[in-house]
Amino acid sequence: MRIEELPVDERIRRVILGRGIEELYPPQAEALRSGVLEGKNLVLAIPTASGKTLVSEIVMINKLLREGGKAVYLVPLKALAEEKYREFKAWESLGLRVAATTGDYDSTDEWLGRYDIIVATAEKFDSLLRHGAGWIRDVKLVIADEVHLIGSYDRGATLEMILSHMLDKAQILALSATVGNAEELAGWLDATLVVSDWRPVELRKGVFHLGELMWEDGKRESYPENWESLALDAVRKGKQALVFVNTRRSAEKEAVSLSSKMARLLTKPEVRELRELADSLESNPTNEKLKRAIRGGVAFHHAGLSRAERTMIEDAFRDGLIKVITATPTLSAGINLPAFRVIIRDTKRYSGFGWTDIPVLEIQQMMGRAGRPKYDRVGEAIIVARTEDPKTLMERYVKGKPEKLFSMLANENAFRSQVLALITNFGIGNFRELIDFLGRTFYFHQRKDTSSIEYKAKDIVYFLIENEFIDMDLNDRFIALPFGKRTSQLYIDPLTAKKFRDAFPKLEENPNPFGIFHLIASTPDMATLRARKREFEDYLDLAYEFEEKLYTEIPYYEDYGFQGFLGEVKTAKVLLDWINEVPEGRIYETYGIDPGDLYRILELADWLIYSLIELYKLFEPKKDVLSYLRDLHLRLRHGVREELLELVRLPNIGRRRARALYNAGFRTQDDVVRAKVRDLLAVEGIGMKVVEGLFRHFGVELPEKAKKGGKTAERRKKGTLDDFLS
DNA sequence: AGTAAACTACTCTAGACAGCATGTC
DNA sequence: CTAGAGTAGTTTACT
Repeated sequence: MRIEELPVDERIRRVILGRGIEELYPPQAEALRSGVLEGKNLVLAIPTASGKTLVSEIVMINKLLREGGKAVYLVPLKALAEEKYREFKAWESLGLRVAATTGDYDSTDEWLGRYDIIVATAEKFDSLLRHGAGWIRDVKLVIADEVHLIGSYDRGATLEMILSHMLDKAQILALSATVGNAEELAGWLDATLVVSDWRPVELRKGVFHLGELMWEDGKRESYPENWESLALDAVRKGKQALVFVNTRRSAEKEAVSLSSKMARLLTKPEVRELRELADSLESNPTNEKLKRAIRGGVAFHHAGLSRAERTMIEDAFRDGLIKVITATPTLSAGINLPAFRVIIRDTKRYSGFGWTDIPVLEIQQMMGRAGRPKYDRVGEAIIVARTEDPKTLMERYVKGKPEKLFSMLANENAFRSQVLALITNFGIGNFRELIDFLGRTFYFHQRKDTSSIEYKAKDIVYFLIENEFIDMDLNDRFIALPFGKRTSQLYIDPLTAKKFRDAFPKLEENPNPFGIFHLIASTPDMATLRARKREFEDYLDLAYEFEEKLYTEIPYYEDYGFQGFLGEVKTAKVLLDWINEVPEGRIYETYGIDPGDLYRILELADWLIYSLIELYKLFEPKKDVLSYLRDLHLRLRHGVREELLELVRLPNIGRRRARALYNAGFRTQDDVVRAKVRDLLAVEGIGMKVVEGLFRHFGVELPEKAKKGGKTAERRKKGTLDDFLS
């Protein structure tokens, strides 16, 4: 279909033509002819990069221009929210306003009301629904990207509930990878189903075994025995490769190994640029390896890397500077990063209980990354058979069908939280209404029966009543109690809330960082670290040393959860080090973790301590305890000792600058106000920008000559805690 | 006896969503 | 029930 024939607002056609697109891909055309433009629901199951986004944009903008109202675009990752936000921003030329909201960004309610297109993570939108923001009424279209995540064990229930809520309130456009039972999904959503495996770049799939590459059509090619030759070959052809492995350690090892073999394939300018890139990285144990790999044009990519490093690697790969990325599943879904050749080294992964085959759906998503539109005529996806029979792999992953989607609503943890929300935030008034609502879910559509989930729901309701999240009156009507309502809005697991409340008496008696951090670490919402075997004794000793500070008993060795407990102690200790200004580098070393891990722990702890405070407020809080908790929250957020609390409240002053200021003798805000600009600039990490910010904060005019001068002092005053202590 | 190689037993393992906007009377 | 890589510790082989 030609864009000019598209039955949508003329302005939309103009924008698309302006992008140089004149013709729609076949599946796009089919999707747009399905009735979706007339308001019908649609499930669109087509490969990544075959133009789902453009379909969404056309449907979305057309709807907004014709009917007004709002459209919500749901994504599974914060990084994707950002990506989509930037893409949709282009439509602001038509007078529509675009916003993105995730846990990182602006939160509530009415602020978002001023926007027409709202990009949000599923959890964030769920949270917005719970808060009952007024503008939700105006949502006329919900687009759920990567809707197959409805089958994800821990996050699927959220998506399912959102769609159940919105089903008869808004038009639904569900974008899915190819799944085994798309028609079932469409049936639930009362939607037209469009399925296609058409791709703008042809995809060749094959299996590699001991030097022999067998394509799905039976053609064979010979290579050196080691699979690395596949990656090197791609680079030799002037292309790029993406290698998927199943552990961080493998990603790092393979990157370094490939890197050493690639040096001669690089040009002089590339070598120089790569060296610069490597040198720009901060120093820490993981980055040393990364630097080595990058100098040879290879990078590894996993969740231990910080946000900045990941983005840097992605950009350098897109620019063609980095030739090969070895990655854990961080790159298998999510951000758009195609490569000519995709090599899948592992098809099994360790998953808590043992080794499992990676689902077909996931492997096919990895394979779908092969082929860069505009650069490649074909993309190649190759599975490496190392121990498994190549024929089995060919059957299962290349020729096989992806798994069916199953509702994960009955997952106990997710369901507990959702049942609470239904009662406290969505006006479900009694058990009958609860069951009625469940009748609208994918779970019911799929199973045609709710008896087993009713049983679970009943248990949960009893649990909620027993723990005073809700109550029931004489007519068996639910009553939302403040504790329940707040728990639901804080978006924490009811079990977490219960743990907090049970700990309040002891906490009041003996508020201390270690006890509080351990409490946080022991909740199901926290991602705790694992204690290694050889660390067991250390953390057990630590626990006994701090026994009086803990709010729980130390378990016995035989107890279930003993190892988990040690992990909690380890996590608490990391947080304790953090607020005692132990430098990041030393934390990575001591605990064997990476920057991404630390960031994750801090992010979660920050959210949970806030929630702890909010819940404590509901139970006749003691003023001194409350202010103790608030100070601790601030210390946690900035990673500082108590004496820096005052400085850290200033704009752009974090743990490093605050310490530097303090060491230089500026110990209070008052000291800073009275300081000479020249003296402030002499402090490590403080430049003109920061000083300007400070003066603006205090509402003081910056002296004219300082503005012009602003020269940096020759000798900076050092600013670490060690400097202070020595 | 000294040392290097070979063998064995043990350890470890992916990812990533959510709140809210401060202050002591 | 299903792995595979790395490491720490132990035994064996050989001079």
